[in-house]
Amino acid sequence: MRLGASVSAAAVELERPRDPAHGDVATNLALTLAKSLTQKPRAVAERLVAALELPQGLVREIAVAGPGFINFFLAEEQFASVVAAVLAAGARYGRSDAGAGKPVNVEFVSANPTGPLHVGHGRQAALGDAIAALLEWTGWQVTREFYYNDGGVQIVNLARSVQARIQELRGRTVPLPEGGYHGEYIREIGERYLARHLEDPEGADLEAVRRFAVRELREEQDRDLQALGVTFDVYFLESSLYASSKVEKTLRQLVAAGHTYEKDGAVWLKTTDFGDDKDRVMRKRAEKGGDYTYFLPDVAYHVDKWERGFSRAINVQGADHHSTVTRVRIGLQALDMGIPTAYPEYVLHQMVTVMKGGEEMKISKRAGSYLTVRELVDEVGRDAVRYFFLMRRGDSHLVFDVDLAKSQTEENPVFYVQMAHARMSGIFRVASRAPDAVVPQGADVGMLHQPEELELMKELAEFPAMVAGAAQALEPHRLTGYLEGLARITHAWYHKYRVLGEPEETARLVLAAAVRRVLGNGLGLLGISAPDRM
RNA sequence: GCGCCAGUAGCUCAGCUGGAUAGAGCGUCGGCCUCCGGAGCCGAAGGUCGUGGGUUCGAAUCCCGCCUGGCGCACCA
Repeated sequence: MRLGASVSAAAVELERPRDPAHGDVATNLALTLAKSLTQKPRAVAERLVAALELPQGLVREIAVAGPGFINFFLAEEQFASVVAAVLAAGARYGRSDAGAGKPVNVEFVSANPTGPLHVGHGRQAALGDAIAALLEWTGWQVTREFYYNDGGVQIVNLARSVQARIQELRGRTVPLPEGGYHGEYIREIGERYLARHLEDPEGADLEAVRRFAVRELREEQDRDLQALGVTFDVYFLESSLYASSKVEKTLRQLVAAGHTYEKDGAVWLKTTDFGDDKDRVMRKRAEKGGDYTYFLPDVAYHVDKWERGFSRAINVQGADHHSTVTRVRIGLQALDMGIPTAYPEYVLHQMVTVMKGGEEMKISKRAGSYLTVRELVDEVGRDAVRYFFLMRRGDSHLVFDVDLAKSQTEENPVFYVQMAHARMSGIFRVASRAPDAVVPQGADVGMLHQPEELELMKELAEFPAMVAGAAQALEPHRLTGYLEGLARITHAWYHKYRVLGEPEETARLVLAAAVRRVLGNGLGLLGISAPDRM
């Protein structure tokens, strides 16, 4: 083409217009070229269209519209072909390989073993697991990792809290330590400790109490995660960083790199050299116990991730911990090890408010001051919990409507999407056919011309790009939004047309199988069941 | 005071990395309906995208100021 400007293929942006009247694919190429050509965008568009050579049978119509968009209307056969593609790929439809098998570490939940998981952890568990799954779907080799801060003062507080409850059980009233844990579960741990440690009837052995309490709570958290259906590949203990001297080694390296100093008996890292607003203490002065602040083991931990070969690491955290982001990154920079400045990546999520009967649910019987994940799962079920935690952007506060999550109506988005899947399955049940065994051969999908049918095909075609986009942006909520949209068209189609006993039966069965497949793949990716009947 | 996040329909929220007339669900209003599978279907009204500037062919989206709300600003994690 001679236009007086050079255009590389990569610079040509194609998009799917919102408005169907603007075609199936559109490009703004003429608008971006107009300036350098000093011509009107529409004129440029006309020349582009005139010069365009496209393969036969691909496009039905090309139009120049609006300020200078070029809109392409695809031939209907193009839509029909996607149905065959879905069925051929089956459970793999939607997968791609942008990650090329490279390793990525996704760290999430990472709760201290000091109590049951609360609803904020639940959001994080759903989010982290979905992000991990999205990365797997786009070709990354994912490790799901849980980091236990089992080394700090809060663990000592936990042990002392249990000791205090043990004293109470022995008939003595002892005040809880400052910063202690108040939940009913602390007393339960005390009871179990007494039952199993007959050699220590007073709970005098603080170290034994600590070990027991941590193990009990880790098991409890495991049960919480099981209730959500979330599993991890690696449980990383902060204490192991001390055992392997990696914390000390990191400190030595930071000192050697010249970004530290001593003041008031404490060791500081000059984080201000890297843009922080004040320097941070790495080792407390002797009067404060002389041990490390959380910050140094955090840095050591990420060095460890890097050295384990994770050139990419993603941390899912509550936004209340966002101040750690810059500090951990600065710590890694100060080591001068060639770790990228944006390592690790962070996905921060806002708080969760749980509403029931128009009132906020805050208090848990067992945990005391906060509502636990398990209580929520018991109340509304795993699928609804996962879906509701995923259907909003992490950046926005999440209002969890328990009544809606429990409702068996189409107002409930989980129910709505699952129902679409169940309806597609129902057709096959009535037809006594196995939906997975349906093959496109012999079915003329091209005979389906109803607007809902073409819309369904377009939507099915979008799925892989949508998954890829959600994975790249680390935004699972795009997938829930997509599924609701697909379910909407599915319901509309289902209500308006019959499948069985119609002349289009064979073709529609193939379409139904493809729709069912994509709904199932999407739900499965998010860890939500896709029932065949409800 | 400083930093991060948010502010879009009455409510809950999308808006695909700067595109065309800003969308969905619920709620409201007006009509249908009982069908492979359930309170289902169709349509309508409803917006100064917090606010004031700026950048450009074009801004909810990018930049600056301000307002409101949330979360942080420890020798706690």
